[in-house]
Amino acid sequence: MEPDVHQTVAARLRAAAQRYTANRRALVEALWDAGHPLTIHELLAVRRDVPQSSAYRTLAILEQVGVVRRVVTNEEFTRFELDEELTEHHHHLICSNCGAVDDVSIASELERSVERALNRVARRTGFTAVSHRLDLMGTCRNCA
Amino acid sequence: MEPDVHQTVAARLRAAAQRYTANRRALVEALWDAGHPLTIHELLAVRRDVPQSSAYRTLAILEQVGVVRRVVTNEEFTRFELDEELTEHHHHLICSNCGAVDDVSIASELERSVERALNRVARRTGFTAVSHRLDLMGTCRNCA
DNA sequence: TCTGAGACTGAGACTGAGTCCTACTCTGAG
DNA sequence: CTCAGAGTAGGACTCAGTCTCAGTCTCAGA
Repeated sequence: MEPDVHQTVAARLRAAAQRYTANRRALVEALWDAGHPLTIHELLAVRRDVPQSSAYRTLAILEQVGVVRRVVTNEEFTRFELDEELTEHHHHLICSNCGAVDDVSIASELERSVERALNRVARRTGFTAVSHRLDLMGTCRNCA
Repeated sequence: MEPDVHQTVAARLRAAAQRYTANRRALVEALWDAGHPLTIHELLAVRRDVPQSSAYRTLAILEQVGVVRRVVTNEEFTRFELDEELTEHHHHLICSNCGAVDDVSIASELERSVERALNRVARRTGFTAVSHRLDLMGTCRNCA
């Protein structure tokens, strides 16, 4: 695990007068290790010591301080991943059959033109863009 | 309302041995009129004659036959819109403050390069892409 | 025009992901 | 050492969405 991730998280929590406790550390590490968005159930399966209510509370706090991001798919479960500032900008391959979600990147040049185009659209409609989400829906290798 | 939308919907339902009843027609029309994804509550507010359970059932059926698409945001409610084959390919501006969702299009040339790039990524990872989703998250004009 | 199969409906019971409450524990500044 | 307030566990609770079931409607065939 990258050495400075914990430091960054700790700093952001401190800035919000929050502590970086064992539970919070455990969830951050689980998300880092997975390398793709996890559901609460997957998280709890990996970290059996963390109770469900604490997991939800912790993720909500981590989301508030910008460490964790909510990833919604067409499944009924929310997934969570580390914010892109701790990992890197990426997109998702979402399997509409089994619900699996994988991370992928696209060429940075294309990324930039998408960004520019979206900012143009946003400006035209008076919308203040903060981020974008570009996901592929389809069938994963296992379900094919 | 475009004349052939009802015909297309009727045909798809018929192909699945389903009827195009008044309730189904009402919801399709409401979605068409809105021009952007609606929550169940918004739909029910527009069509007070349709009971909640029927609305959910109807939308599920319309989704199965490819007439309606589920749009998930970070809100806790699912939204529904007509499938792109009945309208046209578009993206969403999602306000993370009030939850409003608006439709927008981007230059078709950029659209094609995104499509190509995504297909390349998909092929490389053994993923069978069906569609993509490109949304802008931020703050809408009203909430700014 | 009748009739039966099965598509459709509405009301309300039910499910379960996610939230909230509360009593308790931990931590660190003073 | 102590105490304020941050953090925790777990169980009750909420409510969007699903399911069930008894009844209604439609239409093809007789």
